[in-house]
Amino acid sequence: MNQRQPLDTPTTAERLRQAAVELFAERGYDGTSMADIAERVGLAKASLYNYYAGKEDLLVDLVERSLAAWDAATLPALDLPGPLERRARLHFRAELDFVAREPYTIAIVNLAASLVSGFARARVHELLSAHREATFVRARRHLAEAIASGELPPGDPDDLLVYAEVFFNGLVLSQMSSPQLAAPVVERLPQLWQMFWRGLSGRPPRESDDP
Amino acid sequence: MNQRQPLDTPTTAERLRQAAVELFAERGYDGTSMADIAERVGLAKASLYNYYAGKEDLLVDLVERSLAAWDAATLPALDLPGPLERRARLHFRAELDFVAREPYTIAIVNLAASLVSGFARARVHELLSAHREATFVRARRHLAEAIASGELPPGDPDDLLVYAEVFFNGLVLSQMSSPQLAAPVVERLPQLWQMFWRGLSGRPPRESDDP
DNA sequence: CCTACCGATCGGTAGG
DNA sequence: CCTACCGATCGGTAGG
Repeated sequence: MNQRQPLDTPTTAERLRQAAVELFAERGYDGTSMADIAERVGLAKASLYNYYAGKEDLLVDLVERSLAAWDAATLPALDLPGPLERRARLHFRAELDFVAREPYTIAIVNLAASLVSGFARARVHELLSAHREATFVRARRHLAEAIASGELPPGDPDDLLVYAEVFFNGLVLSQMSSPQLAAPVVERLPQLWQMFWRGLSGRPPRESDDP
Repeated sequence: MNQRQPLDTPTTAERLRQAAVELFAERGYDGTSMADIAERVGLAKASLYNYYAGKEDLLVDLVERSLAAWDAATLPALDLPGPLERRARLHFRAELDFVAREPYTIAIVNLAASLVSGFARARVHELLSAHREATFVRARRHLAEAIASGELPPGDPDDLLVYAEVFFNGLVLSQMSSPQLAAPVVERLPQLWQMFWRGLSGRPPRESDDP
């Protein structure tokens, strides 16, 4: 380990990214100037250009890191042993925990997804498309396996895939878009999951341990 | 009718709004200048200020009109006679049709919802909160009536409400965020609806006429 | 990592 | 509804 206390002394680049994430999430991309970021880091504006070639490069890097953090937090649950019902439930719970724990990280991705100008637009859309495609491939495989094992009824895995995508997207959106109204979502997780799984499988969840 | 051919000769104010909707949706709020809008309408920039006090006032008015158009397109289906399953299905179909027909109108609302600065922020959030609250009150009433009539099983209407909210939000989001990948959503509407309703009610839809 | 600076663009206004 | 204009701010660079 030749890193010098990464927890106590984050590098300047890391402090730069943290400041940028906070400011972009709070004020938007266009609403945040390079001068704002420099001030929060405690540098002169010109010094930022030693770390990133420009504002758009900075955003693209933040998006890449955000997607990686999302995957690291949510994917492991899917590869646990056991029935898909439990693995998907833990995955789904990990998504909500991540949204609650790092709302700014999610905000960066949403903000970048609706970016409309500059060369960063194309690059960001490549990242998001690739991420979405990987998510689909993974979900399709898990669903097909659950059908093969008899845990889910025979049928087209893509029907289930679209249903699950809609539900998961809607849930993250509901929790993001109105934190004060999202309390009902978190409080009703067991009931929500039961309805979701009943819609997906045609039967209630087999087991019912951790929520 | 003392209107002079509103279909053939839209007023200048209407052309201004149409231009603003298109530009905001295509380039974002900050990415669109008042000069851009003026150019598309065919006016000098200063002339825009005869119609709106400023750029933020313009956005707020566009949001109000967008929400009204959404309601006008999607609410009537809910007040039809017949079982909730059919009325909700037609409502849900009307939402998707509206998203497909007027994507820019939806984009305006999404864009305004993520606005972060200026006095327009507070005003827009008031509009969106009130709209969401009205939606909730209406949905809660319809669900409670369906429980009372025996169409839905006994239980807390708010469990069903949150499930439906998540599903409907997720569906609009899926169709908006990736039009090229949304084809599967529209193509699988009957299957999607069947799974949704099975999750909500615990049984398959009673009838199955129009999709 | 900083001081000093630049060209471009912005929303909005004066005055008619 | 227009011409002409303003102060402010932006991302980025020169040069060290």
